[in-house]
Amino acid sequence: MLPIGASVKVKLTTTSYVILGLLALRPWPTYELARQMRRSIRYYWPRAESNIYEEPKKLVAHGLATATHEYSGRRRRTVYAITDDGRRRLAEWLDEPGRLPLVEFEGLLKVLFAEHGSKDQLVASLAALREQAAAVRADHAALARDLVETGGPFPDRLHVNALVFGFMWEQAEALRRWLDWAEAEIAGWPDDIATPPDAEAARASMRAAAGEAP
Amino acid sequence: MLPIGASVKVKLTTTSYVILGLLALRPWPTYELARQMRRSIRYYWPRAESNIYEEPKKLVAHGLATATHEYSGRRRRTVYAITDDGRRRLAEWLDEPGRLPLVEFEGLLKVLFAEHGSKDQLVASLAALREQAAAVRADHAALARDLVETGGPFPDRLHVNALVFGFMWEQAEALRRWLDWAEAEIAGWPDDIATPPDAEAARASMRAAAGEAP
DNA sequence: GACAGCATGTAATGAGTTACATGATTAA
DNA sequence: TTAATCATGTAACTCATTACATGCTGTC
Repeated sequence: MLPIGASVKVKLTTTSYVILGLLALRPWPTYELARQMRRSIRYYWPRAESNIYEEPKKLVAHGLATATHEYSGRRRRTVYAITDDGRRRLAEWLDEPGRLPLVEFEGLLKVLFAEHGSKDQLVASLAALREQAAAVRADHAALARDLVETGGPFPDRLHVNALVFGFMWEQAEALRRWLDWAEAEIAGWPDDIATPPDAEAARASMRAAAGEAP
Repeated sequence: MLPIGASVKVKLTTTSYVILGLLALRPWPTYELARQMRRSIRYYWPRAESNIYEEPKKLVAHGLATATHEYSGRRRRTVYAITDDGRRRLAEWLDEPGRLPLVEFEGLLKVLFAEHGSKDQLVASLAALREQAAAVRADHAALARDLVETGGPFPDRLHVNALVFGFMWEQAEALRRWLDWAEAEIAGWPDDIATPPDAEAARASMRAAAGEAP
């Protein structure tokens, strides 16, 4: 039983806090929020754009943001801004410890079960990953160039953005290193990948995988 | 309109394929499937255990697996096995290109928005991440030791497992490197983290983040 | 004046999670 | 013999996605 007038503090999703965090910088129209996500945030917090259009409504419903409407022709756009309550919630969230990266790697599952297919399939699978990884890397590099040269949309925040970018880059590099190593390993396998090269070689790979130091 | 008797090929989730892949190795009771996921797969395909109990039922419903029931006392356990149709579906899946790693890093969002809190919060946040990362690393190391010494539950698959483990390890190392770097960077920041150290220093960090070579 | 692409959403659906429940086994 | 932990599930819910729809803007 809550006292009358007590506001129930609803649980927010992490995505809500992302929006809140952006709104704490300045007011944004929804499309700009979505664009900001596309620019870099999606690499560590990927969400469908439709979600980005939905979330701010919840913030408004709970008094954490306000919505104002503008018109361009007959078309309406909504601009959101953070409230004081919103800032408070954001600060509270920052007070809780963060969670580790969560990784979902479908491509790796295809490696894990490669023996149920052919070696060609495995090689092709890794080649496809390499290509996608190159595209991501190019995107990262373009972002880095922009940040170094112009400072990005918030030049005062460059020091923070550098930290975040550092993670993205480290991540991309780790993937590249792994692809290089994995492709080299597989090159030494026989055509029938279900039969191991030999037990000692496999053990050696395993030690190499753990950086020789487990 | 489908011809009579044509079986509709329902779409499977990636998690379905994970189960199928395990069943292709040998029949498993559900709990063992869950255990296998906990052992290592969760680091690149994390799923709630309840999900692992549900998925195989779908496979059975679609003729891709069979279920047999055993009893220990009054308690029932279900053992699943793959069918020929199941093997076929698995091979087809292996033929499609894999997707890149998808990363969700809540902790990094707290870095991104750190300026809306205090420097102490940020430092504490990173310290918490470091602690969790150490636990993961220890878990990985134990797994590596087991694989090297005993070959694991499927010694013939050690060469494949080495590839997969290589990714996990690379991932953990990337995180550790980033944490080291980030903590060192932040140590140089003023107490009021909203004001940058100075623009040139931030630019230098940014270049360092991109490995000096963008 | 047509087409491509950017901008701005809504609705339906579904995969996966949280929370719960209960039986068996082991350690104290 | 109690408590803890392992083993085996089910039900309800929700976050997020896919798919769709439509207006505006620049360009050929």
